[in-house]
Amino acid sequence: MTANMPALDGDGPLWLQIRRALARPILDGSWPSGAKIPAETELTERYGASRMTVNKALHSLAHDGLVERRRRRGTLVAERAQEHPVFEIWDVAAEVRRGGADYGFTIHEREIVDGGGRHGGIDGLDAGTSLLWLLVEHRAGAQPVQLEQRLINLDAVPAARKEAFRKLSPGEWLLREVPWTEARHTILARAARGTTARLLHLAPGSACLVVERQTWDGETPVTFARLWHPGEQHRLVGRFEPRKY
Amino acid sequence: MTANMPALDGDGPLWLQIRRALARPILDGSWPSGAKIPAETELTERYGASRMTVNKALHSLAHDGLVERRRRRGTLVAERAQEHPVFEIWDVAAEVRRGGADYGFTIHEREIVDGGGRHGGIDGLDAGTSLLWLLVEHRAGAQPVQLEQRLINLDAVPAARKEAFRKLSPGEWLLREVPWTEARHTILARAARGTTARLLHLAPGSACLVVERQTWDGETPVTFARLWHPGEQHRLVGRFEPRKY
DNA sequence: CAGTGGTCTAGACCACCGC
DNA sequence: CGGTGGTCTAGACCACTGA
Repeated sequence: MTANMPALDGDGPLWLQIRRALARPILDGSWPSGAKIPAETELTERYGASRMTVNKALHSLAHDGLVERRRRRGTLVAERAQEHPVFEIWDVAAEVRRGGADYGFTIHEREIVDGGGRHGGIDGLDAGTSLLWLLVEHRAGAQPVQLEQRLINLDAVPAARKEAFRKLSPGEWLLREVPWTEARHTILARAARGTTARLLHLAPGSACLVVERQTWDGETPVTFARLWHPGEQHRLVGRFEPRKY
Repeated sequence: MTANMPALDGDGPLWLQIRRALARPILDGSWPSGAKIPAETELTERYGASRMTVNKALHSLAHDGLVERRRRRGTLVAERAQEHPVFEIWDVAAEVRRGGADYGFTIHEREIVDGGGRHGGIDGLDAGTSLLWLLVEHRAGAQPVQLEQRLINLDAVPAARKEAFRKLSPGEWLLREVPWTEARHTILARAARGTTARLLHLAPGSACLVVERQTWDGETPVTFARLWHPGEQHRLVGRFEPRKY
């Protein structure tokens, strides 16, 4: 491993560069669970940083569950390091593909609307703001796994107006193209009715797990998504430790 | 504020002591949102620690959303510092009381069972292990807000066998009495049927938000709880920032 | 422009635990 | 026993931003 250590990108604080350099191969699977990460002293030499700086990067990775650290044994890539925790942005396409199924999506509705219309608005925006409304069905093979109701703030993301979303779904496209600094998830249960039930192949009244996600870039709301999942199929998982107080 | 700064408890690493000393008045509300926390240099003197150590405590608090830090402005107690994030243990009793309502609970079933019975077992335990089964209704005023199906590992928590849960609900009692090192939440939607629907005052088939929580102390499973909430009433909220990679 | 946090260094001692 | 992470220090320079 020491032969081809990932390089720094020169962007931002040194400890974050080191964090990113180590996180990338962990998250994309190049370094499998249980793989040993070089000791602090070795990283110190490799990246020309002091031990405190290397320690801050590793401590941060451990705090977020990507690695486990034990004295003497060293720093190892954690089990479930690639798992999507509840409190992060995840994308259904990646989830389906990781499960080994074919991912596909269909855009059923696409429309420029304003925040006062029947699709509602985005929290924190005037009713007059131009929004792109999308209704997207996501499938694993032939099976619908998520129905996405999405609003995009066209003032914040003007490129979305002409984007065809041919290869990438709107969710993937936004994750890749649009910067964001904060997100909020609200999780609730609701019965599927009408179009929602029909597109998910559910009987009307079936329980769905609904995740509402709004993201901001600084103070500017970027996008709002309401993601419907058949309740019995979809589960969100979070692992955590006691608060340190 | 500087006059009556919270004292250290002398337990564990210095930076965690400082973290706890500052977290306590934030979480119990003594320091309201927006209150200013003394500057690093001042805490350095107050606690006789180096600036790096104080910085580590404050950085950790900021990472967990209890404070917000800006250059020049200083460190302020965060908005929503007392909010319950998705990925922590919360207790419905505290939630109801914070909302200003009267909290009450009723234990409808109580039984010593083994892991092979109709109530199921706890993940990671043999079918023969003795468990305490409880079915608990939680109310805000007269309104049921949560139905709790709970299993407690009596090998890990022998005191539960004779505990009457008179003043504290089982959830509160466990949080207070029993140490744990790891927890897992699984969130799903499910239709309420039979007893569940009846105790929650819902029509059969209504969508419920279900949180399953299992906790461990080291490698030992401690307790499993399945918490049912009327889907339209209960929401879980999580705020977060982009992954740093 | 001055106070605040952000970061970094070089070195130190200690605790744990696999070999 | 020795390698590893855990922690701590004293000091330094920089970046941001509100008064």
